[in-house]
Amino acid sequence: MPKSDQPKPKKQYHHGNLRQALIDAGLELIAEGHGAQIDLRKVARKVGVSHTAPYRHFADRNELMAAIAEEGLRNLADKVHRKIETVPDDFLSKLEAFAREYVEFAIAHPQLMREMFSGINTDYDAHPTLRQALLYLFEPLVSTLKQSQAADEIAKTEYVHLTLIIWSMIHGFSALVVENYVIRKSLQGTEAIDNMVHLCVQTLYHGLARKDTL
Amino acid sequence: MPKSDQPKPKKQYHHGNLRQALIDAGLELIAEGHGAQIDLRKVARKVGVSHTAPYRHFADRNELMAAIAEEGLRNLADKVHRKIETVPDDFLSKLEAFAREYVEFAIAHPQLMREMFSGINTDYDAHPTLRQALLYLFEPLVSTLKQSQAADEIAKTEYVHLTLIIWSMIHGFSALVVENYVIRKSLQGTEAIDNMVHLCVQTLYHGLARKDTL
DNA sequence: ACCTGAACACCGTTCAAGT
DNA sequence: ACCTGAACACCGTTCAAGT
Repeated sequence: MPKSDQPKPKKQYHHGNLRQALIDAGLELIAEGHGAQIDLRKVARKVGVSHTAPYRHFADRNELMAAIAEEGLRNLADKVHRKIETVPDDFLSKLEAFAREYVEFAIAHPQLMREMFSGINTDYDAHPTLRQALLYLFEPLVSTLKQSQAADEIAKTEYVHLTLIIWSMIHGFSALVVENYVIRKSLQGTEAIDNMVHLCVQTLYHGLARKDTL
Repeated sequence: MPKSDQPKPKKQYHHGNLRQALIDAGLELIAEGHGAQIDLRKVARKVGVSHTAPYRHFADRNELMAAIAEEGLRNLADKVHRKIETVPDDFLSKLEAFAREYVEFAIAHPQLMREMFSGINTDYDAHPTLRQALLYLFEPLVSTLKQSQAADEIAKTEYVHLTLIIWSMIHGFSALVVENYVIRKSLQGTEAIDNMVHLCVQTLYHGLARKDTL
């Protein structure tokens, strides 16, 4: 980071929108894997402001983390949306696409994934846009679920419950790969991972495929 | 923890086995929910030693956390073992028992669960007993899996993979209930949770029930 | 051998003060 | 209105020294 080599005479940060700059810097720090934990002072340093400046834009560290998590969630959702539009319009294809994109994102951004779903401290009620980002992520899955139910392809169980079942499986697999050393090591290589994702999807598909209710 | 051949039963902490005392204190602090994050100095304070004393027994904070996680894992495994022995000897009953105990433990000890499976920093190779505790947890499930495979009840897929599929679903559901505000709030009450666990188990059961391979 | 106390380099957060 | 700098109460970790 050469400080004297500024591409443009970018105006002093003292003016630009520091809020977004802090979020971006946080995402970059997480991506660089620089340390497991992100801290306010490091983010501020990266942006080039004093370590107290963030307090003008975020009530505390948690608020900044929530904003970063939301941005991450949106990135994942965009990725899912982009992919799911390109696959054939049947439940299995959509489900598999959702699963693959989710797992791929988790593996590519383990630390971010952690932050996104370590929401013990995050009150979604206080962050309506965060909740909205979550709905946006599941929108394509919910849509294919309803379609398949109408076609008598899968169980008539409440779609919210079905979504949670699917999310549990995919999220659980992602979490174990990312968090658990044993699993992470035993599944070295994308081919082993792809195979497991396929097995999870097959289990979900056959487990949910019925004309009655679960 | 009965020590049959311990010469001196109880002395001041300055002599007793500080290692175990620190682990116990850590578990208590986590249980009390006193703050999300556990810290070394607080644990030492609770035991009544200086904040540098732990360094005689653990290389660093991570080592203490790993020891606490291991104890937690063993508690969960014991709970699972006790329960699973009391249910009928068929795959579905065993699977449901495993799932219920796992989820129940997660909800009862969210913070501990987090610590147990936030192993990004934990090198299982350096902690053989931790790995062993994990195998112990899955032993009853693996055993019923193999039995059911022999009886042509479920898919002939490698049992390690089947275990991971099941673990993913149950762990994922637990994680979402514990970590995600939206899910946590939407599943208030044990009856809603029980219902979801049942749906997850049904999906797994029907998804895995086949005579060939997945 | 096990433990303590001072010391160091960090954090998150607050507050008075600058521009 | 937005930002800075000093200040405070904390951590994790190291090290010389005590018992």
